[in-house]
Amino acid sequence: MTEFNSLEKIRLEKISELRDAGIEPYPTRAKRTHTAAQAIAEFEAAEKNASEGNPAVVNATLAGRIRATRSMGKLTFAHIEDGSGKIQLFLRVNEIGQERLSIFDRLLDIGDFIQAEGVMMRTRTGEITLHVHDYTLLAKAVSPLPASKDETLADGTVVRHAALEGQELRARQRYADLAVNPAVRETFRKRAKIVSSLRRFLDDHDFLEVETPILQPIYGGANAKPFTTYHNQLKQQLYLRISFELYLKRLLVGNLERVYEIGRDFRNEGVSYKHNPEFTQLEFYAAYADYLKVMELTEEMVAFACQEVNGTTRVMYQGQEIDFTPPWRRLEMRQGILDVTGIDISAAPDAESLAKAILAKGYNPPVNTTRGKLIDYLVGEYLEPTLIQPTFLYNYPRDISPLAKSIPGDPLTVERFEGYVAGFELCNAFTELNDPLDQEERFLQMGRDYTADEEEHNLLDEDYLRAMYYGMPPNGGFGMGVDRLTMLLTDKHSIREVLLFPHLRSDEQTQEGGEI
RNA sequence: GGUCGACUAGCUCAAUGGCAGAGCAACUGACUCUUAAUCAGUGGGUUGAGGGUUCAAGUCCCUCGUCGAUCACCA
Repeated sequence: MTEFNSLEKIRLEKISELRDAGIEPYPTRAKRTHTAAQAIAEFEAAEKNASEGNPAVVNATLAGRIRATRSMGKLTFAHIEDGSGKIQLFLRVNEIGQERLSIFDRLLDIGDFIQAEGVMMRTRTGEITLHVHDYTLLAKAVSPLPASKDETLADGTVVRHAALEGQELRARQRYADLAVNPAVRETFRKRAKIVSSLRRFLDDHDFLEVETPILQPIYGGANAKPFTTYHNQLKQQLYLRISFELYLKRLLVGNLERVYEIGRDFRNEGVSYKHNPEFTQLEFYAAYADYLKVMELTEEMVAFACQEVNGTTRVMYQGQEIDFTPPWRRLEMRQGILDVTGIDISAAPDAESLAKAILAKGYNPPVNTTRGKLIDYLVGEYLEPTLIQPTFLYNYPRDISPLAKSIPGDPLTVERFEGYVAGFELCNAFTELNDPLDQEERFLQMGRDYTADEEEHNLLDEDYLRAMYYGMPPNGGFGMGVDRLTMLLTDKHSIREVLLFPHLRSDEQTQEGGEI
């Protein structure tokens, strides 16, 4: 049972009072002829054509949410906000009568949805305003919206007072956050635009959008811990996917030459400002392409998304300008590590010799691990933070890349790159391994390497191998975190700011709602 | 998981260990061009939860919860 605070109880009483007065607080139908922005634009246009004795007349019915009211006895000003912005209402006893004005002043509140019809006008201070002849309550708000008021200073800047700023409340009650913070709505409009521009780019490059299973009997395609679930009737253990890779590459076996999927991945790991347990991934695979071709597609695609969303291929991110204009810098991993640490990984062909070289520099590498993980450590610790402008870091050690193809003549290195921007990983791609015998051996090797680390153990996907044995065209594959791209393009430091409903620990309210 | 910080009215924030406050929001009244409207008045609190020290705790100590920052983890 919902408990109400004193402010809410007052509003519940207002609902009864409205019903007693014959006013339905939640009518079924609404009407509107203009958005706020349309009404203002139309009135401005009409003013230009107006002349002496031929005034601008624009009739409009608007609908929106009350954001501020100023009652002056026989006059009331209010602002309502709809999807297009705010607009002022002007209600006067002359037109709507004492009783209707009094109901507006006494029984309507900030947060209520109303519709208002009237004639557009300009007030003495010049604000384009709807002179209301009649209004209708569309939906009464019981809980007060987190109050916030905008003050327009003399120089035109808008100062927001008492805005909803508590980060926890904003994330838990995103509906209230969205309702009172237009900038938050704008972020999510941008996010939608980013996703649609990625889709358009891939569609225009002959990619086919597909959907593959989220519930999988065997997880794979990435090194991450899965969420597990269970199908009762089939008595089957299932995993929520950690990547789309193995299913999308099955489709290449099926002669679908270019495929992509945008959807949710689930990883049962830590939560941080750049990790959410479920996140949106874009993966594509292109037959007859290699990782160099994928680099070109990547820089074009990201620059395209940036252009679509921000009107330019440059963006300010956390105080520094990022330039996505192709071509991006290409940095070979061996060279990059050599530049920042002075260690040449090609001179250390195994874990032992590499660990020795790292210790010789006075660093603290992880112990008892593989050569690949040592290289990963050097990259993560010393190289990544230096990669601010978009950079393709390429040529990775083979043993941390079980699905990538080796460079011809260099069995220790695979044709793989990661795209780094602002010091963090944006995307990951490689020339895909299409030799089934090699793939099977790599899976088995992974199994041996990680026997000690049960949780990171990759399951052997026999059906995927069976697909490969039918023959897979050479191809390049790509994966990118859409949330991270959105962070970059909207200048948000935390992934929570670009997720409508980020994962949060359950609070008291949600715990109460749970059935035991 | 470690470390540090935050949590006070619906919202944003104050309060040397000594009566828990302000602005906005709300309520009552005045006001026919206001715009953070103004003016007069009123109500509103288990100070995140629980324990402890003290004559006295929002404040000091302990435990817990949540959020944030950071580190670890994370292809």
